[in-house]
Amino acid sequence: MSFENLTDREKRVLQNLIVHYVQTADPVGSRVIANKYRMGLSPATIRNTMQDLEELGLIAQPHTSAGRVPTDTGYRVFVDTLLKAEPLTEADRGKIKVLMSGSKGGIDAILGQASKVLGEITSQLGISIAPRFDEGVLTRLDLIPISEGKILVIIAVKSGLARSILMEFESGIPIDELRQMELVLNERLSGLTLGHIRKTISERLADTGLSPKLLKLFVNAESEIWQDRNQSILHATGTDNLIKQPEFADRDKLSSLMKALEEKKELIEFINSKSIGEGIVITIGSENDLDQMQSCSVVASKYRAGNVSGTIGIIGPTRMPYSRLISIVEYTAKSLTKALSGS
Amino acid sequence: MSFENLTDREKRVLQNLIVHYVQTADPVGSRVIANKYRMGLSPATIRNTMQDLEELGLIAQPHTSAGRVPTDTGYRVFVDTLLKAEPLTEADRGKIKVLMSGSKGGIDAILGQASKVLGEITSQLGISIAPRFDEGVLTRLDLIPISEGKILVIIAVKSGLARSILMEFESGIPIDELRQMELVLNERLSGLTLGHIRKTISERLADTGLSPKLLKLFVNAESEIWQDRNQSILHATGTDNLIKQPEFADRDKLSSLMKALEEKKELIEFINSKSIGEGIVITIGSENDLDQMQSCSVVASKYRAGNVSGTIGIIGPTRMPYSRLISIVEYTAKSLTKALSGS
DNA sequence: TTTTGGCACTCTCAAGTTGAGATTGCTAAA
DNA sequence: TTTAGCAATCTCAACTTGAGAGTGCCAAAA
Repeated sequence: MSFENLTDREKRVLQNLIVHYVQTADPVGSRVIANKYRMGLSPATIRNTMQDLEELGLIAQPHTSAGRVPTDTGYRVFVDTLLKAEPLTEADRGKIKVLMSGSKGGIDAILGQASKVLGEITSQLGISIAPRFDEGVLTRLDLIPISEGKILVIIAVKSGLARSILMEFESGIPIDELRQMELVLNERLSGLTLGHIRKTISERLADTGLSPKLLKLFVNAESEIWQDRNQSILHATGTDNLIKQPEFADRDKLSSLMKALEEKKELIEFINSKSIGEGIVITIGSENDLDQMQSCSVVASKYRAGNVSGTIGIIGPTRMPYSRLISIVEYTAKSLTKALSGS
Repeated sequence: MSFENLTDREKRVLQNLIVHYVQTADPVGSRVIANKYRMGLSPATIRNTMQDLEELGLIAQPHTSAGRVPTDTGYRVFVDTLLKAEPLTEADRGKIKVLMSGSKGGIDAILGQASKVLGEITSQLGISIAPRFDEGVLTRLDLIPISEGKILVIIAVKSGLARSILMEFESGIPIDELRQMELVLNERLSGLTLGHIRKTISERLADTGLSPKLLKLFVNAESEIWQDRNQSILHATGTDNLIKQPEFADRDKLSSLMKALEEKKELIEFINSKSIGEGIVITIGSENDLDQMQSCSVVASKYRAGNVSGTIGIIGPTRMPYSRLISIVEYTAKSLTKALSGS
């Protein structure tokens, strides 16, 4: 399983092969590696090494008389052990700075902008996922009567997130009662995380003198108010980049990938499940749980907004310039954290 | 310019040709029309008629030995004068009902659901555009302190819309002052439309005893708070349907269309500019202002949410089953209006 | 023992060829 | 006014062909 015992030569061949393949998208032959990358060896020798690498499952031949292409495992080894961190170019850094600073008007707009920046700079699909509210600390809860039987619930969370939910009842509710409710809710709940609230809501509101009819809506732990499924927002920008990639020449493949992208819920769950710890997380091809993404890689990183955190990153074909992308995603995540936290 | 003086036969040929072409996507020959549609005429006669229609610019030949395909003008005549309203099937009506009723949790979620419904049922790209806030009546405005130098402004509008904007200052603001501000703003502004507020804000807040530093943010008519550019949200669902259409076999074309779809601002402006009056609006191929949409048609309709209104519809290749789509979009718009207004 | 040159072998891909099939426009007859 | 007949045109899929790329392996060289 471990590929630590690769010879130095094998490593260099793998590295050069991947670098070249990422650029050209064409299977790489022994001659190219021997000549273009000046390894001081003849193509024949390279060929022998390539045979070894193929036996190890790191590279593969599309057909007999073609060069080799990296396998998912090959990319994995490359990413884990061979990757040289490529520093961000001054140009890229500048672009990110400019584009990220120009975005105002609420976290949602900023996240949209972030995904756009990522998509544009990397020529991949840029994505951003809004923070999960579960860890968010409630700062204020508003109840706004809309019409007979409808109220708008607004939940504001520390660090500038807010979301609104439209609730319905059978019958109208006196405005006084609503005010009262609002007061009590704010009093008893603000300062707590939404996750915490969900678990303890029934106890916390047990002894209020409020109308049980109204109360029922909030006390229910299953109430939509305290859930954040349906609510984590996913932005994805740069599908046109994806379409241009040769790996998506197959329309069916492209179509099913796009469908998966629109099925946001699953995608969000998947990406969140991978991006647990700190730092960059890379998922390559068959490592992806989603069927439609078996030929894609994901480079993702967390960002913070106060004490909640979300994920941004890029999606593209497994053949992607990992080292460059890592720097970009990393830096963008940092910029985003900065833009969202109290600067 | 007017095609009212088409002979009866010409009309029938055009009609049958379009119906057949929409189904098959293949150029339609004289034989098919003569036989399959039992016009009681020989192919040769049909051919003569087709020549006339071609001279009128209603149909065209991709190449010498192919059948004919409708031109944009041909579709236009079809839509304007030949279309028979196709009643909604019970199945479609049922689907729309079920899918639309299952959506809760704020207007944004409902609109997302609407675009999804449209996309799925029509096998085209379903779109929905959130109402413009300009006409919306302010019900409540909240100022929520987030951190030193940041406040969250929440604007709730009659009928359940809300949006939040993150504002920044150089220096902190005492919480009392903020409360005061909130009070005054609500007192003086609620009940007015946002458009109205924007125009009259400076007079309305002239004589308050509030801190000018804070006031400045709100009084400025150009302030982000009163604008709704950047804010009209566009949902688009069903790109996978589009990809499958033969007219988007060309990757470049597809790619540039997708880019246009992501450039939401322009698209929103364009669609809003078309959909002015009541009822269904159809824009065919070259009638579209946007370059990337020259081979697309749009079927759109307004919906209302209280006293603001937005647009939903579908986008697809010009070769689309107009009559069916019209019924579906129409009905979905009605359902949406119902779901958003006080039921 | 490792590296290399040489060479037969395999496979792809683009270009060219061919023939069947579809459809037209036109003309002359019904 | 309509139709049958027919030559002409063009596409498309199937097939053929040859150049080119790359391999694997063997025997010679280092």
